This record gives sequence, structure tokens and C-alpha cells, in this order.
Amino acid sequence: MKTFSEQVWQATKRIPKGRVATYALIAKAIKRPKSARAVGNALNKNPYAPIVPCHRVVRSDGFVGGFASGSEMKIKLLMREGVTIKNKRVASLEKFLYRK
DNA sequence: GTCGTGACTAGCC
DNA sequence: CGGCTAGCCACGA
Repeated sequence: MKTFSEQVWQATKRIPKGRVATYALIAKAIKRPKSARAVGNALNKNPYAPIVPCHRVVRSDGFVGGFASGSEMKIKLLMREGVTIKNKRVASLEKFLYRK
């Protein structure tokens, strides 16, 4: 058990390619269902940029919030992995949502 | 030890 | 349906 942030990064790393997860989902995965905000904070500071697929984490409404590297880049990456993005939002989020 | 901030969410109007 | 408000949490100053 390390810092909250590290748990977030680990949870994010296990997201399979072609799938996405929401901040709330990550928060729940690390036993902190109400820390969705803190989750976003952790990813923002994430020192494992190339290791942690933070681009696979979106908001609960499927909207691709802001990203350290730019939302546009993330969207491009997601689409490349097979995720459909529409107007900066994940189309059929439930379809691509990663469920444990 | 307290305050302010942010990649959030759900509820209300 | 769209916009706004309040509640949450972790972290740095």
C-alpha cells in the first residue's frame, strides 16, 4: 500500500487497450468511491506519463476532460485503439467501458 | 495546521 | 435539455 496517487496509477495501468474507464470507476477500484476528484488530481501529476495510459480515463459522462498532453492527442490515441470519439466525447461509453 | 486548487459527480432549477 | 451549485478527496504552499 503506497500513496493514493500510486494506487490510482496502478489501477489505470491495468486498463486493457481498446477500453476506457471513468474517474469514479478508478476511485472505486482503489476503495475510495468519493475520491474521483483526487483521482483526476493524481493522474494530472502522474510521473508515469508513458507508462500509465491516462488517456483511457474519461469522465463519467464520457466527456474527455482536459489532459496534460492535450485532449486532442488523447482522443486520437483512443480512436486508434478502437474507441469511438465524438465531439470530444466517448460514443457508447458503456460499450468501451472497462468493467472489472 | 489551515487554505486553495483541480484531469470529478450528482443534484437542482 | 442546459447551466449552476454544493459536496468530495488528496496534495502542495
